[in-house]
Amino acid sequence: MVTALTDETDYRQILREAGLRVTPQRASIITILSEADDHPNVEDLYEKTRALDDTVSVATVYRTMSVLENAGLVRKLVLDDAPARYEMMPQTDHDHLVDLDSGDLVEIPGTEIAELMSRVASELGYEIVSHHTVIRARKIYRSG
Amino acid sequence: MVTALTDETDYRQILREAGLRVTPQRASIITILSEADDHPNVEDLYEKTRALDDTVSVATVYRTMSVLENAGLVRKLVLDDAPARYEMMPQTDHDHLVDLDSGDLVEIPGTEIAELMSRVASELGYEIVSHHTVIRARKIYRSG
DNA sequence: GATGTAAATGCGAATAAGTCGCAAAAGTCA
DNA sequence: TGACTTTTGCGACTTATTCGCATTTACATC
Repeated sequence: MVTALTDETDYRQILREAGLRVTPQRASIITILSEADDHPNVEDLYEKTRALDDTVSVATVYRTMSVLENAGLVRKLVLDDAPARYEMMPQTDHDHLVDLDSGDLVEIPGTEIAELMSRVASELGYEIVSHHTVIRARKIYRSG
Repeated sequence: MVTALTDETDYRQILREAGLRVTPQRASIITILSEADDHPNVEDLYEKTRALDDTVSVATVYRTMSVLENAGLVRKLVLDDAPARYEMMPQTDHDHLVDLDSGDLVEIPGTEIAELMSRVASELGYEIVSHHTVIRARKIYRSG
């Protein structure tokens, strides 16, 4: 059985394998991000992390996100007119939909989108590195 | 036969129908954007427009893009770590692929992606407003 | 456990994209 | 033409993110 990437024990290995050091700041930030069920931005992460470890700075949150993104541990979600949000690299593939009325970021389960992207890219002679899909939509039949 | 949106005669009507004024600055900017075969960002647009009309300011390019986007005349492409780029709202639906080696923005023809997005959104009870898809990829079998 | 060294950190300053306030200019409608 | 409102240019501002640098710290080696 494969241990999930977000497991306490595991991120340390992943960091080391990527040639990165395991620092308390990184540990705190990863803990906070792993426990988040929304998709926090840097400010959110900074504030929540601070509550448990007041040695982290905003700059370190930025640097850590960048470093973890490169290591494949974290996914960055670039939205249109809001600061970037982050999530631990998901076990189950999914994309995102912004609910324009509530501002919520809804996860779209399934691999269909990713599969189409790969197919379409390869038809053009490309090998996909990542794809970034955000659907902006409104709920049908709203009661509000 | 329907006249293309980018036709000289037509953008004026569209502006008026949207309750917007037809100013020389808007005309110049639209001309430049219509003739561009790449996907210029605000800086590009500003410089090229200046060459033909030195009354435009950067602020006006920003405002014009925003106004035209709302009017449905222009599509904004939000990239990951580069300024936004723009294109006239395409006649033929397409999405975009960033060639990570050259930096080129390649158009992906076809409606497949858009169709999948609508389907997926409606399965979640949403009505799509727009979708934003950018594939980041590398050419297979490069000779360079 | 001490130690050398490169990586990581905090801090505040810097950057870059985009927005805003305001007074002047100019479309549009009658 | 005049009245009225939108749009413009300008420069100042905001906001997300990055950077420089001195200090600290992880970690491999002894």
